[in-house]
Amino acid sequence: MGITIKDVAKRADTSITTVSRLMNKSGYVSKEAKKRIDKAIKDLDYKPNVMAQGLINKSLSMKTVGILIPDMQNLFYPAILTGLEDELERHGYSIFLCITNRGQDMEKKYIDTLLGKNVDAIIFAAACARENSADYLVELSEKVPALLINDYIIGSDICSVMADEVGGAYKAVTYLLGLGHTKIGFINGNADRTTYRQKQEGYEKALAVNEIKPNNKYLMRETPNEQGGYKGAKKFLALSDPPTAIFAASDQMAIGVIRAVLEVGYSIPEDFSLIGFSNIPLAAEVYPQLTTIDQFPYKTGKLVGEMVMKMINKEDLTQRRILIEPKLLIRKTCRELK
Amino acid sequence: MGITIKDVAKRADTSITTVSRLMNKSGYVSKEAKKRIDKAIKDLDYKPNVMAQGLINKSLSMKTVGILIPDMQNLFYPAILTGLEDELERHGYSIFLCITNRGQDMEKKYIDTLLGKNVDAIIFAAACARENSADYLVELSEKVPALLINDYIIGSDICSVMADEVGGAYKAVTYLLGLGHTKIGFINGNADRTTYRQKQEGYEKALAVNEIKPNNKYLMRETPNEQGGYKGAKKFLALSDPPTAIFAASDQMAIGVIRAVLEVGYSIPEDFSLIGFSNIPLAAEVYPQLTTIDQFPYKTGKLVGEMVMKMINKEDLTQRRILIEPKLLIRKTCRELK
DNA sequence: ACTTTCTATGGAAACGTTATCTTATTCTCA
DNA sequence: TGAGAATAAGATAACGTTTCCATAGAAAGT
Repeated sequence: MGITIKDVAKRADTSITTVSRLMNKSGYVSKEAKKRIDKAIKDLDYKPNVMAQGLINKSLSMKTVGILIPDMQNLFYPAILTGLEDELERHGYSIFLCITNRGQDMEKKYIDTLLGKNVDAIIFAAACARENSADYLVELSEKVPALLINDYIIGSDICSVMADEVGGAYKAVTYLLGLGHTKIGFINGNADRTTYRQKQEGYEKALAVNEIKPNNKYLMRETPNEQGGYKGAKKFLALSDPPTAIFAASDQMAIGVIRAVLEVGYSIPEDFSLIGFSNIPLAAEVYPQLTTIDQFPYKTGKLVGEMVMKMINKEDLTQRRILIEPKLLIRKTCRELK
Repeated sequence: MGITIKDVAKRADTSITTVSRLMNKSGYVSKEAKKRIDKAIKDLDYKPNVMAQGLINKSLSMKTVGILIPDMQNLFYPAILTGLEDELERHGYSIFLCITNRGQDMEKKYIDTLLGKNVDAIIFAAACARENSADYLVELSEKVPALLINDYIIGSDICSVMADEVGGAYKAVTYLLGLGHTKIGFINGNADRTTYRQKQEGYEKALAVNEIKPNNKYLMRETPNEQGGYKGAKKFLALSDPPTAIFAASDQMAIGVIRAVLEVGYSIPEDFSLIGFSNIPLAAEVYPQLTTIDQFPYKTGKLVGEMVMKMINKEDLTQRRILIEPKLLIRKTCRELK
């Protein structure tokens, strides 16, 4: 069936050792032998068996990294993936895609699968590293290069690339405040994820700096997708004293907010100001074009790729945690409060 | 470092052979031995080495399939990927993700990489199989199971899962026609891709049945994303006699249309009816909720997964081409023309 | 009671590669 | 003109599995 190194050796009238030596450029091979072997390889279209290579030399790279992503419906991840793939492809590395949204145990199962397939590194996208798996992750990171996106584990030095979400949320709310809004509704995600806890922190900090007391009725916790945004906005709209501006914890939530608001006949930004978070590619394309906090998802993916390559090649990391400074991106969903 | 079957055998006080037998449920193993081995496996957290397994089972299976996707910004693909991953994961298979949008040669390069990594099958998402690579694909499909999503190669029997796009487009336009629209603008993608050629065919067929001559000024060719939709709609809007309804070749184009129309102060569906194509998850979440042709992207991915598993396991395929019947999904962007 | 068949087990060969040893020839330079 | 490098190449032992073969006691059929 398959052409083996044995066939090549026989055809080139030499030993498998010599062929192997040539393939790996280890040790001496004469010019004549090289010529014969090269020809045989070409003639037979010989491709070394990766399994056998991986078996003998456990350190031999499959040139593959695995990435765990909670949910492809969250458009932050396709954007990350694009950046990551761009970078890894340059180095000849491939990506194993794992979607973990089907519960806790899935995560461990995927990690086992990846480990069994000898990946060179494992990347965890935000929300994959839950509280209860922190210890496991630390342990894992000793076996194989591991990297977190938009998350970190307290008290460990696991590598990560993350946006300064506290700062980002702070910028968003401060911008709204600067436009004269004081009743700022915040539709956040579940507090057990680092990203949402941090946004909360930034939100509260910005209010505190402006001496505004956070009001519980202006805080909603919803699933971090369009439906969550829609639901949260509906609740705000039902309030006797609704907020004049809404900060959504993700662009997709903001898109849900847009629908909720426009459906009942209000306008954005005339009646409500709205700001999202992340700057997924879609944010610039919906109506009205979404003012948001640019978290540079593509760049994040790219940086993750660079970092993971350094880890694989055991190069020195100048920093084990890269913090991306998010930027306010003003489009068309906010306006000054009269 | 790694726990091997040898360690398990030693700890369970039995032979390698017996452990292997238990793992593969081949041959006899006594209740007592099973108990001891199970415990040892658990205690040691033993994971069989895929390399060694792959080496001996000359199938060389890495339990991996590669998928080539032109562009992660096209939200049809994340949806497909979700369905595909759901199905493959059940069988313990992983996905190599390749994004090919960086030009022609990329495709071949990726295929070589995948082949070198011993994938069990290769899946091509629409638009990866260009005219000029048809021969190459046919040749490839003899070496490794290959499957096309939403595309096919004329005169070959390469497996594929595709929506009946002619029928889908026909339904869309017929629906618009039924609402009384006769001036139907069509924003299509590039004709060198099968999907767009077929939509064109359905569009023309529906017009023909209703004895309407296709009018070139109502046909735009744009890039198949929001910006393309936006541009196309702008051009329609600039016409002295603009269409009353717009059929966008993808939901994302339709989202661009929404922005173009709403930005200049018109309403949907009051001033323009709009229908999209695919029913990406987002379609139900934008304002106004998009009437579209449901192409069942998740189900497509799932079916692709099932089919590819059958191909890998060399099971009989009841059909080499699965045709998905798209369905009109009425939401809120179309209304009757007065 | 004596062959079959079933149950249960372990030894050893094989898979395709690389690494370690060993051997043999040819240079190099005191 | 030797002694030690440098060059060249092969035999063989790993790597961790599965599969084939051999063995043997127990159950079952005659």
